Amino acid sequence: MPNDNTVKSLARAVSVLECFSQKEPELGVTEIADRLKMQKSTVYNILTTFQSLGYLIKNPSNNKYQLGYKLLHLGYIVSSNMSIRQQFIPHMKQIANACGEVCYLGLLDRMEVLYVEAVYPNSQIQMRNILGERAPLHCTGLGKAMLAHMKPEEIREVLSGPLPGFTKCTITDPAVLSNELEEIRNNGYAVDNMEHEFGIRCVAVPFFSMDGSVMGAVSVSGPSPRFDPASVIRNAALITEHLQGLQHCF
Amino acid sequence: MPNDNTVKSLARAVSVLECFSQKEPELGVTEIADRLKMQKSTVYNILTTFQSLGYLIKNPSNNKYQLGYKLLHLGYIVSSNMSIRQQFIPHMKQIANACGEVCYLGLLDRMEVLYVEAVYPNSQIQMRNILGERAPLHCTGLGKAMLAHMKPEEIREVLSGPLPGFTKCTITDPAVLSNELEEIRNNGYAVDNMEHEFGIRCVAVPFFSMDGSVMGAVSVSGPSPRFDPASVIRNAALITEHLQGLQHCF
DNA sequence: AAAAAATGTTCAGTAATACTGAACAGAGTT
DNA sequence: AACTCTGTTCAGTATTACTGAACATTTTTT
Repeated sequence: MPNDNTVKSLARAVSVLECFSQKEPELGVTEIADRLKMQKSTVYNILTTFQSLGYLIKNPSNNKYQLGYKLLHLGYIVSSNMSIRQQFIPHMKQIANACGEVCYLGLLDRMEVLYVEAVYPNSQIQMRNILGERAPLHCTGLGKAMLAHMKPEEIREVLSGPLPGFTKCTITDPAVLSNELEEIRNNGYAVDNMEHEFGIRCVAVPFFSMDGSVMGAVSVSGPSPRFDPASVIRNAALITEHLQGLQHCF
Repeated sequence: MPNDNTVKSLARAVSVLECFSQKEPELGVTEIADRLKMQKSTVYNILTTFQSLGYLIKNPSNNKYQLGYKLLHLGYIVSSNMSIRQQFIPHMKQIANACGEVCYLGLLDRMEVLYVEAVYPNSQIQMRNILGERAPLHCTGLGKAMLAHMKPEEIREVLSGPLPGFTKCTITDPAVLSNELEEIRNNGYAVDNMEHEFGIRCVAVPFFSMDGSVMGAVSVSGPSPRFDPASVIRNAALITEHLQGLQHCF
């Protein structure tokens, strides 16, 4: 290793930002320092800097920090350059209305599912903003649909990594998951049988970019009793049909 | 000034990220280095670091960079902790339907308008994601409604700064704008008379947090012919009425 | 096709600064 | 009032981020 020109202080600072999550939106100096095994004063300086730049907000009542609105703007720039979203939405509406379930669009990003859009049936206005949500590959319909078509070494990497269980249905055995991926490749669609959220089943179909690599997936998702074997097949066919009209775009 | 413990390399790195915009989503090393008057290799190292962290994506065909999907996730965390959005949406729907125009919600953030939501009339599904968009204070309805109620020294700061013209109607004279702010305070609402986008008029009403400081504003906006004096007053009253039902929340 | 210009990339050296670690301050609890 | 837990400050040094020139690669011009 001759030269590592990566800016390490920047990587550290970013790791501070990444401590914040939906579940822990507010964190203090010591909390972050302990978690990252960094010096308190180092974390303090980073937090202060981010705050002065608008990327963190300090709550004066308890001296804790949360992510700042400047991040919304950067996210906005990303989203306004995502043409794929606009292309998919009309199809997702049709899919959602045809089967009466919520339709999701996800992209493969850094070995995770990146949620891009959720469309609800009956032209109900979508209240929930899902763009930017993330989920693991091994226990979601979208994730498994994509994982099945990733490069063998990438699949191996995921299978060898930890496979955290979310429900009692989550597949945590690499061998079992590997078999399921084979089945997904044969079927052309993936089924999430309450593996991420208990009581929710999901059918997902992947789509590919021009170079043949998997790019993302579209799913429909709802209460498990509505997803009997027949409707699973029906929904998979429905999504596949719509994706065929889109394949030329990427 | 005894000690400035702000992390300067971090501020520099962030300034690199902030070069990217909706209009210039893709930038190269030299382009950024020139703009920020930084060394090429310094910028290169920063870009490489951000890329490895997923905050920038490198286009291999032209070696240019664009903002990465990781930023969507940070933005998502911010947005999912913004309860204000969910509180306002039902009222915005009613406002939009009652007057037949688009209804906007904006917050005051760092001397700019931060757009939070846009609701279209006739329960048309909103296609455009506006959360995170920004605009100046001096030439938008939302901005002027808020500016009028900011602290005198903050107002002076904005008035003394540059007031860039967007259309031929933009108020670029600080004295004229100052008078208009007085009028806005008297009326209780602000009117944007094609000052930001030509042909678009807008009526905006501010709202305040418990400590009495201005927090944001709600507006309706549409083609100028539909905004005659009578409907301006009617729309202002409509928004004001809905805001009264919300004031206790903040 | 060759030359020139512009862009991205690498790397050794040093100038800058980010981090350490201990002390202080302040809030909250016992 | 003592204690514990936070956040904050700061001088010193060890780290490392940046400089600047050279190289590589692509694009444009001649």
